[in-house]
Amino acid sequence: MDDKRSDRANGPRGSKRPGVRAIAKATGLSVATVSRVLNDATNVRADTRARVTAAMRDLGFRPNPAARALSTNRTRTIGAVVPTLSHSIFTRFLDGAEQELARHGYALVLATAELGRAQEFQRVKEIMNLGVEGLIVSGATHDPGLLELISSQHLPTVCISIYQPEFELATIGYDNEDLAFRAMGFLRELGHRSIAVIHGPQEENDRTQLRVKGAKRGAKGLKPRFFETSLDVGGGVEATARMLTGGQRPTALLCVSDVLAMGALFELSRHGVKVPEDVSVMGFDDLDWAGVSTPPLTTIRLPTKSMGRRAAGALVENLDHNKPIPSELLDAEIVVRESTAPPPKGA
Amino acid sequence: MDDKRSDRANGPRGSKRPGVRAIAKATGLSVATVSRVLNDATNVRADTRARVTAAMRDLGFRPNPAARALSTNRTRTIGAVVPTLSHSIFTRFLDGAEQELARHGYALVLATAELGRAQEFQRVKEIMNLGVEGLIVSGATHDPGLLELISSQHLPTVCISIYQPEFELATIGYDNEDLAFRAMGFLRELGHRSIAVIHGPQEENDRTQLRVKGAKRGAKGLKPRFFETSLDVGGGVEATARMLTGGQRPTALLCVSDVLAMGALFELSRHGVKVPEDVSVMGFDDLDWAGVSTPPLTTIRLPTKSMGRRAAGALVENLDHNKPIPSELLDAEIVVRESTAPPPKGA
DNA sequence: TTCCGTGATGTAACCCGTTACATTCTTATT
DNA sequence: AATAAGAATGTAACGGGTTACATCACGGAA
Repeated sequence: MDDKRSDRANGPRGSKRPGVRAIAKATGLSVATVSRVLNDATNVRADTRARVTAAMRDLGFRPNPAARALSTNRTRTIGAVVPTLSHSIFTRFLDGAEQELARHGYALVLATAELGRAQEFQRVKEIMNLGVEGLIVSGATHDPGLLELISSQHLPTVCISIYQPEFELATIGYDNEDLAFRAMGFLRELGHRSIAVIHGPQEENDRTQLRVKGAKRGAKGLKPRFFETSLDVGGGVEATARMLTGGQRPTALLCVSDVLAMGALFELSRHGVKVPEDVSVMGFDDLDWAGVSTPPLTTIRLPTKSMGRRAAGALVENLDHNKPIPSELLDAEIVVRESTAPPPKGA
Repeated sequence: MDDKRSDRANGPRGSKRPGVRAIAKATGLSVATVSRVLNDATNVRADTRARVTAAMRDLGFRPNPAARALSTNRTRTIGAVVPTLSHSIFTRFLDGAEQELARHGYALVLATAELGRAQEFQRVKEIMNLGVEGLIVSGATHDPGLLELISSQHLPTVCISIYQPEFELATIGYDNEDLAFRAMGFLRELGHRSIAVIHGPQEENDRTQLRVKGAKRGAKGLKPRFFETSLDVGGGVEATARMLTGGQRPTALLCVSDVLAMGALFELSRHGVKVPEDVSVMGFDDLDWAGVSTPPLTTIRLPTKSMGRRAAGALVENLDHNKPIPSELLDAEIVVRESTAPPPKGA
């Protein structure tokens, strides 16, 4: 690691950046007073305060965040580790989290771990070494070392996208299994008896696992066919193609993620299969386009953005007011649109 | 601001977290040696190093990042401010940036500014107060105060999504205007004479402005109709609906962003308008679904993810090796797929 | 006029990892 | 065996904002 201290931090003419002591000297006051102004303490005379702020402006003073962090032991940063930024389900969540954190003067440090839990562990270590005061991770399956590290460091943490009150960390999310169960029930009640389920990779992804499990349970007597594929639009296309060529065509397609449903819509349209006349399609997530696709997609609305807000809010409450972090079950609902209908008469 | 120093940072029994001095005492060595081990300097005897690492493990030592940052004057964090996280164009970029930063041991501090340049300015100030060593912002239209602040603080910065070598800050992006120009040329060469352009809000968005400008120029003699709408799938739907009802139907539709094109595809399909037989559709971005939609979308492939990598890489080079940050023009290309064809004979 | 109380301000220690410089220990050379 | 050269280790200052505690100024009460 090279270490040529550049002059990055220095002002013109090589003069050091002004610190509280420089301001103190310039105003003839003491560093304590300067610091008090900086933290807008009340016990500073108005004119003194004015003198100080003027000097700060003139000298271009910016408080050194590292020094502050060192003495207050606070960094006002929260870390989030998500599997990837290429699924809007995570970015929508991050959007909410970031907004909430910003509202309370915290910043979000972001890391991605596309390679599974080992990398996740690694990335968490990295951002902990950066001094985050709280952590947001997704799901509940993690490297054991990670859980140990979190608890040994007493790092306030919330797991999102999942609700599991008995878990050792707080979880804020929805009941993936139950939702898939209900989705299946919805299709059954419409009259469907032959149903296909398309889902992403189950390995290392507890959300997918739970959804598949819920769909299985929700099938009751029926024997749905399951298609595993990659979790992107292309995967939806591919799985749908497989479904169309193999065996008898189901009358309903439950895509356990909207991106897969989008692929399904495209592929079905490509083959001239009418939705919902020939086959019903149901998604999961309610991404922003789901209401305007052709046909509009019946799906499950997940409160992703507000999940981000809640997770962030819970951490802030913990850090600022020592409140415990509660697990929270967010409710999601089936949004019925036009992509689902009773099965065709012939079927 | 409340300040009850919680025991968050303390270990069991209220004992303070061990620092280098604790390790030094435990091993009978000096803090310098401990520090050397911490920064894996070479001049430490193997057995000494082992003794130190053992003690660090036993005592659960974690170096305090703030203290390190204070003495090295390095935080190893880079800030990024994007307008929103709900457009994959930005998240794809962030994905690339984050990966590259992680590769070099930097972390990404993320802020969003959905409310335009004033908020952007605010958010930049916030993350600067957190000690970021570099900054990534999008586009080149910013609050004047922001530019001043950046230059007065000598903060290495790159503007992305745009290429403007004469700009005071480094820009890494593509030539939005030229690309739109070329897209228009592509449609003209296919034989289209009646073209509609759908675009997002121009206000405060230089990328959109440039694309519209390029499309205008590229139209040559033709008089394309322009439809402004919100920058999301619903906007594409809405604008397409407007286009279909108003006046004579164009033979080609240039959507200056793929999300708009997606809305267009949906809406056209809803009205039974065949793509490309009745009307050609062209997008801009090449989002992940563009290759598998029905029909697959002709679009302009923007190297968004590698743009993120380049921007991050340039900052790292600057910080680690004092290299200047060059502006960089990334090349994008038209990806011809099935959504475009010559206009129907009758037209 | 003297004394107390309150609010404003000052002094100096502290947070903790880093590093310039000093010192001590090895090992090689003659 | 003596000494130089180099490697390993130690000492102490430093970075910059915060804060416990000390001090001081001023107004009111006795």
